[in-house]
Amino acid sequence: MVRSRGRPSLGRQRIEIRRIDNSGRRQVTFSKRRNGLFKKASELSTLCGASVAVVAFSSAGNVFAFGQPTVDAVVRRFDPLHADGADPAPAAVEDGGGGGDDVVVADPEELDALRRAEEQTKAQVAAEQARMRDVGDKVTQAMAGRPLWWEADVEALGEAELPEFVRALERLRDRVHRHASTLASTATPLPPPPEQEEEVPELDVSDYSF
Amino acid sequence: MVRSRGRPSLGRQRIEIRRIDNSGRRQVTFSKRRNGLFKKASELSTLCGASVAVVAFSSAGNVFAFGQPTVDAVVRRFDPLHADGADPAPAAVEDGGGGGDDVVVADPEELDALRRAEEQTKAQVAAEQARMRDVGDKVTQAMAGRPLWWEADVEALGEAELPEFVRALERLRDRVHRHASTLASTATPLPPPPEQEEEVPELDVSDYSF
DNA sequence: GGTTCTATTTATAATAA
DNA sequence: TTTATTATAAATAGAAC
Repeated sequence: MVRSRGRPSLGRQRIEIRRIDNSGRRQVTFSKRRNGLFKKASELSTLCGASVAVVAFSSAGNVFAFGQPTVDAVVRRFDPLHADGADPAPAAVEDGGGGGDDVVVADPEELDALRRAEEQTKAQVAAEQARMRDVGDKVTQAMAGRPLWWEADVEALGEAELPEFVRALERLRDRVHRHASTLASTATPLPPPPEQEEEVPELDVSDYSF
Repeated sequence: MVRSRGRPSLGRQRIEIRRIDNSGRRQVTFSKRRNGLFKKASELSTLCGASVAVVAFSSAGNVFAFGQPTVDAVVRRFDPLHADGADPAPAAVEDGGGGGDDVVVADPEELDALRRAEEQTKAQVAAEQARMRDVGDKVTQAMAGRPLWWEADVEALGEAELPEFVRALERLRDRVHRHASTLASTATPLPPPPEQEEEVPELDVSDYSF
């Protein structure tokens, strides 16, 4: 009925991961992706026998949640994560993706047990650090041999460090360009046979402008 | 080698959504899907300006979490009473279907102090171990006295590594953006008026588009 | 515990109800 | 605010490091 004759739809279009301005589209997307997220969580739980909890507040303020076995059970198990303030954890670290996650919950009851557990963990850390210190320059050596040593833990950076980090990246970007130029002018055979136009750069300096 | 010449891979195969028996495959799947889940949560948050928290315990007992702005903030908002530690009225919610409303199911028999203490202690240990793993070399590296760990030695990279390095940088750039967003949205101390739709970040993400 | 590489299976952006 | 339709963009099962 009146499909004009062209394709009935352009199909899924690629979108940038940034706040959707259009209120209507944003709402529809939230509804769809929320269901998708819950489905994924459910599958992860079933497939891997994991306990998973997901809680989401829409910008409108509505709550939606999924939990296996229940949101509360999972949250409760996670909550005691951080002890008091007597001895603050080394640093709030990241694990997921873009979001941060650090908690500060006090519970006078189990302070002793927690403190003991923490002591144990800290001792472990200290020992590890001491060991690394002893290794000395070997550390640098090992780092250089690491496959992806440049995968920085961005989330560990705070607001104060981010700007500096960005500037460092810019310098890095420039050096990459220069180095790419050098390699390009030197000319060398190409090992991997490209098949698609998707990625697989061929050492063209223009390919390194990110 | 022995690629015979046929397809290098059968590609993704359809699987049933039920516990994966093979321990190895289950672990790999957990790792992959956990990352996928966090990514989805991050995107939902960014695209729709939603607050999302995801907590997952692997069958091995390791914890993994993602939160926007933080797991704790979302959880607290989800279950305010729990934060006070005053009255237990936990909610096992499961919405996302029809109504588009919120549900609350109470569980009267769940405040066993002793048992909770044990749970907490175990979770504490598990969480610390997970954290240790995540921070990994980053910590020891920092302790080894390396202020500018991100100053990569580009010249050390060869033609074969450069493309990979560039892709890594692109991923890094994206993470920086997401982190900047996180910091921006986290800039607010505490939201007194829990009703709004527009945000007013003090940290402009556009400052980090290099 | 994680990552890389393909070939497929899924999730969805656009639209219209 | 959730759902049905398409045509594509993404996620990921398997296998191997």
